Amino acid sequence: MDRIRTRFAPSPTGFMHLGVLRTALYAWLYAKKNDGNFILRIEDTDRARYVEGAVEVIYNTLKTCGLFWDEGPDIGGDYAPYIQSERMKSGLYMKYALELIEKDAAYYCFCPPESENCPCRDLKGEANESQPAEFVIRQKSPKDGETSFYDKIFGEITVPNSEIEDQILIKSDGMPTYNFANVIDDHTMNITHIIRGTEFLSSTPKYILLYESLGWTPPAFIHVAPIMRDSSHKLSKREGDAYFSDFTEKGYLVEAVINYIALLGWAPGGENEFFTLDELADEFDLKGISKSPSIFDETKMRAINAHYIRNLSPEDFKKLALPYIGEHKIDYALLCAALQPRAEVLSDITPQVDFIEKVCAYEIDLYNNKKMKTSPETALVALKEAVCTLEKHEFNRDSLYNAFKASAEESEVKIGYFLYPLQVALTGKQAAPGGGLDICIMLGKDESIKRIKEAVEKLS
RNA sequence: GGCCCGUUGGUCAAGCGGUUAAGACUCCGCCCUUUCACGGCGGCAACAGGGGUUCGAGUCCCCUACGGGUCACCA
Repeated sequence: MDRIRTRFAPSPTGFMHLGVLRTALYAWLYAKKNDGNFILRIEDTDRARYVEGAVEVIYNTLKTCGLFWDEGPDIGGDYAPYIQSERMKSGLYMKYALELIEKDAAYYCFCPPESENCPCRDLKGEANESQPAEFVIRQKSPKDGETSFYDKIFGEITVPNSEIEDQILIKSDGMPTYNFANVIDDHTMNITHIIRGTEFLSSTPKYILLYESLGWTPPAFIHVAPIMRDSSHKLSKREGDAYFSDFTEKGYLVEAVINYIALLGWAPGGENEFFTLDELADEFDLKGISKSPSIFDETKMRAINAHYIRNLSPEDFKKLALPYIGEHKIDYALLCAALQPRAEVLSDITPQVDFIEKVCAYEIDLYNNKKMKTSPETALVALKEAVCTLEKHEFNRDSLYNAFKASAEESEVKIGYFLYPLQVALTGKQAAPGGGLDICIMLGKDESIKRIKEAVEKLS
């Protein structure tokens, strides 16, 4: 059996849409799972839509995701070139278009765009002198009967030939259309499995007809349903985020994004839902791909991202968190340890560390806490005592904890009677990355005492 | 509109003729606890509707509804 070859054939139109990335991922996974090759091909037959730097975005995204290709424009391969505009230079597409005309499976059309009742279909042969110089080459599809093919996800699909129009193969600028170039490239590159979106499901019979006319065996088709923003709209840039870069910039981890989109439209065999790329490649199976569109849920992706963040080593987390924390005089090890379980995405960090430079502005009723049984009045007492405690005892967590604990027992209150007001005094926040004592240690003795004294003044 | 495809909790989804219809996220409750989280335990919540076939249907067939795709010299 031939080695499996899948391809990712994006158009360089700008950013990497998550849906497109997922298609690339599936193609990569299918190749790796079956010990095959993953080929990258750039489809740039539309000169008007060409975007500067877009090819680099494709390279970079694939690389950061770990989806390395075995053949491609930059690394070459046995079927080079891998950019359609380059491939066209050899006359590749025109050659096959002419072959189709030869076989009466295509014809020249001289009609202006959008004209109806084109008479060219019945004109045998080539352009003659009296015709306009501009022409296109159209596929000559049968009028009767039906065409069917087998999709590995959807099964047998049959379309009446009357629905298949004479699509353009070669445009008047001499470039092949996407559909035509696709067929020629996939065959000449020996692609065995085409993985793409369901938007191509109904045009696949046209492809089949082309393969048949050329006497080629069609590859296997695997159509994947789209990622939706809601039940009736595709995920798009129009409303909210849709590009891979949108999420990495927000502080999502690459591994988490890949893990999440792999699960959007595909279900693994077991109950586990956390996979590395390699584990995905082992698990990947076409059986798990769903036929219906999936709605993108950022809340779920956040949860997955949170799991990845929590599983980071303290060193890795610190490295990733630093840009979101900034430069401060604080115990970074303690801070990061507190932050790690509190960040679902990295950008959650920034609003949590705003108390470090200075206490956040707050109203004194923040000292009211039902559960801790505190109020501005009790806080004043507790904070005054806290200053003494900090000054009298060795400045470390255990010794201070024991001191506060002893005071609490003596006064027959919970330790929170002291520590909640301490937290408020030190941060000005109702919720902080760590309790009063933790923050105290992070900030250091002098800074803590200074802030508590300020709070005492505020309360007096 | 024609043609093609789809429809299990709010979301992702398992299921492949006989199940108390998994699991995850969300939400709620409890426990842990110096706040908030993390973690642990528990809970709410679904087979689009109608006909068949069958001893038996989420699973097979048909119809309806709803949703998506496609009908470009765009990819």
